[in-house]
Amino acid sequence: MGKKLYIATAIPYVNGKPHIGHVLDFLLADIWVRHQKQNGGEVRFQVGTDEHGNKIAAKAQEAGMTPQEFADQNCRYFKELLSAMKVNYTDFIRTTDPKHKARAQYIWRQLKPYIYQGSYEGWYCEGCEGFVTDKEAASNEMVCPDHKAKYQKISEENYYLKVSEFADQIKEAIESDRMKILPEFRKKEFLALMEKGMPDVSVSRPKKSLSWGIPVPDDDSQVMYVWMDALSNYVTVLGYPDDQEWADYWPADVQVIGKDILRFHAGIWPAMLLGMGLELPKVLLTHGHITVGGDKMSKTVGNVVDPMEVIDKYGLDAFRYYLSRHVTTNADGDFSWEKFENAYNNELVNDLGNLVQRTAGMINKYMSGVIGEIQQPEHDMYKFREAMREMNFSEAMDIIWSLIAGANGFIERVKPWKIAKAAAEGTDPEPQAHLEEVLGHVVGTIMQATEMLRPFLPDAAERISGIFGEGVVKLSDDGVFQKVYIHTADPSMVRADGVSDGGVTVAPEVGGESVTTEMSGDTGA
RNA sequence: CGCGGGGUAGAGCAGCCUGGUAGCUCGUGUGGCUCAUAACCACAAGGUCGCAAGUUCAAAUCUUGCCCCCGCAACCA
Repeated sequence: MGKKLYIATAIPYVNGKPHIGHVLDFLLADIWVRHQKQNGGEVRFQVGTDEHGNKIAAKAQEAGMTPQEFADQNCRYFKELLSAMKVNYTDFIRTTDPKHKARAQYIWRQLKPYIYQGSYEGWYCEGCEGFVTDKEAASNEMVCPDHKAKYQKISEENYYLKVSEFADQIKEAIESDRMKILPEFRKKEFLALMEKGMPDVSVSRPKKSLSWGIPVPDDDSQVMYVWMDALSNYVTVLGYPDDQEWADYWPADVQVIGKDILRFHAGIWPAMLLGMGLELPKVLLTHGHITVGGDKMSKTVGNVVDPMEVIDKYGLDAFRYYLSRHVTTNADGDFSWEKFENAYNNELVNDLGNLVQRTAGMINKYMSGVIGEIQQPEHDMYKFREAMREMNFSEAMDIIWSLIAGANGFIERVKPWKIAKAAAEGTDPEPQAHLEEVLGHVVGTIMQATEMLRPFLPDAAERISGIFGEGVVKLSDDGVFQKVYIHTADPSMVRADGVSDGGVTVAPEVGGESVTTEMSGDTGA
């Protein structure tokens, strides 16, 4: 075996509470980790929070806290989310951790041959105490919208990292897939970006304009800029350089990132690693963003979805299910409460939940709950393994669901209830054996699907294997999943006369309009 | 001519590399079934595959031009 597996996720900037966009990193990584462990792999799994920088300092001041208190608070929210999501991480790193700070400074010293002093010139707002890009300055017509003050062109001293020095090596690594960027089109996108050249990046700021950060070694007047600080976490969390164990895990097998930060992870981070003499990560898995009802999430629009709210209302399985199947791993995905609820009720509850329920019910009814010999199904696993290997999780889920649909279809064709009837009437010579074989086959398929599902829906997998795992069916009254109707109409509540007793008035004559309007108003989401 | 992605059924998407019967999920309709959580199964309707030209026996697929949408253009998960 040799090297142990290591997966790292981008560390979110804790200037606020987690929103639904943050969860993709965690979830994708968690699915991968659970899958690897299932196959006997030993995995180290890092998550963490990025806690330095002006934005946090400013937000803290607004809230009347110190930056550290503010970071502590938000960090707690992320930890709560991770635990609610049952993310199986092994390490949680915070960039304000003293060990991280010391190690980041070590890395800075190591990179000194590639660091030089320069000056940064840009548009500056005194109120914000920060620079804005030329584009932003132009779009605001040179006036800061928050402070109504004109931007000033000022320049300040800071340090630069010679990313350009490593451009050729980085390009080669990406082209040859030594550092593989997934999905493929992101790789092309980044290579195209590189064609325009890789400028050196500013990696420090004067202390007077950025106080909340890690001091630059040997220069009191400067503080490390976020990327230098934050990117270091992927190795400092392993103990680099003082804890020798780091070498068992680096290079990372996978780093999970959002599309917006690909350029830092594919450009600056490799430059740092090359400067340190370390290997590059093997895979950069780049996921898209989640839109809400087709729109970008934004606080001003007020469409930010709180993942905790989703988990509270629908349960963890529903949450993990939707994100892993309906938010395609590669592209942007859309979330809307209605879509989410439909997917949960129709696919998880009806397709899978009902399959489990009916199968268990028949075994109870026809075989006194005793499961016969479970048939090992011979479904071709090649496509599933391939999808998992490529981390195309939505594809893998589709394959699992075709198995579930197949089992439902099989039951429909063999009609176990008819066999049971034949048994009662004595028309089938071997009715009981036949029943046992048929239901054993269905249970076999369910069990196989359950194992495939385990990395995605650990709770559901546990419950389902609990029902069939012991030779005797153990069926609880309320089933594997319960339906939820918050954002869509409950069909059992709507009667033929068009009146529902769920509080929503359905007016068939006047037009469907009123229904949808009431529904969405009612939810308050 | 900045770079990249996309335009395929009412919605969301796959197929394109490697040309050969246009497919999946949801929704809609009809029928079937009664083991099951108003579930499940089968069938059907619904497509000028953005537009135009070219290559070819054959184009959603390859080539060229054009139109439209969306990202990115160095620090937004």
